[in-house]
Amino acid sequence: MSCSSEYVPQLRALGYRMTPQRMAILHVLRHEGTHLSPAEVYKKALLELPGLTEPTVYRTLEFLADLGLARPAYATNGRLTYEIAGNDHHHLVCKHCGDEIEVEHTLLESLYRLLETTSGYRSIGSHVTFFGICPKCQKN
Amino acid sequence: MSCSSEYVPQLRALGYRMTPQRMAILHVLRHEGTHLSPAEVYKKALLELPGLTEPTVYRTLEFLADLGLARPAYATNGRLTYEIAGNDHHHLVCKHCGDEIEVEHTLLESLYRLLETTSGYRSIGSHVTFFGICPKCQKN
DNA sequence: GTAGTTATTGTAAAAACTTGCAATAAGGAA
DNA sequence: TTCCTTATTGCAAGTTTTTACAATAACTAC
Repeated sequence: MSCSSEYVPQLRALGYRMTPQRMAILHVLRHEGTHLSPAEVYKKALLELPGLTEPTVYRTLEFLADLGLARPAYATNGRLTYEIAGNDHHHLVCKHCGDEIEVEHTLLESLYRLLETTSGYRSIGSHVTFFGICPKCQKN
Repeated sequence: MSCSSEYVPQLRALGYRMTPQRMAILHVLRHEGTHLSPAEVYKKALLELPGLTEPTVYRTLEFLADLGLARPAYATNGRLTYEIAGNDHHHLVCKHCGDEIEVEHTLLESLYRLLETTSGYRSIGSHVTFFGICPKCQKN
């Protein structure tokens, strides 16, 4: 239960509070690792914290994403999913079968630099999902 | 009204049909140019074609996107929007004020090549939205 | 500890989006 | 033209996501 308390100082420093709801949701994200839909997070977190509601899950996931603790990503069906922020990577999803692989962030870094210098924008770097056809589907 | 009939052959060739609904929606997309939410498309297309329904708008937008005639893009609020497919470009959206600029596709091409060779995936290239902080917001 | 401030939650309802299925109508063939 | 096939639509209901606001509880200061 207290395994996510390491986030407390980070929240406090920004004027936010740690709550059982945030603990439970962070715990689910950390435990699962992969992309989770809000509904999946809700279902799993509800087991740890009966009484938790869906609006709280949606708000908390967005909150965690704003803080950079969770990373949002769009699934093949266009729906938003989340995963715990860890090693910085992106995704490449197969348009046919939905299989996905991770894309190292370093591959994108020079592109971001280029965009920054040509556009004047700063802090470019949010999570990006690419779509393509995976090797398996290329044979079918 | 017939200004979108140029799409007819392309639909036919794939076994699809041109309908007044698709005409109206294509017309709205072409006339507006910028990103439109499904609700906005519905409101505008309804004026051209009374009786049009929302499910049809959602289905048609997805259909046009699948065919490459419309390009989906995620707005700052995470909601899906569409624009008519024309010159191939991407978007860079300011996380603060929502302002956006276009990013030439050519900037991404070498990245796509790299992804293809390292991942084995093919046909990488769907539309990507980047987020950053625009020059104006950097001063505030 | 107790009290005060206010971030956060739950509730209830609305808005946005999706789905199944029967009815319609687009396009091909006679 | 008329008939036939089936892609596409509208309807109705469902699911997902968001919002407003009053109640709660996390943290601070005393």
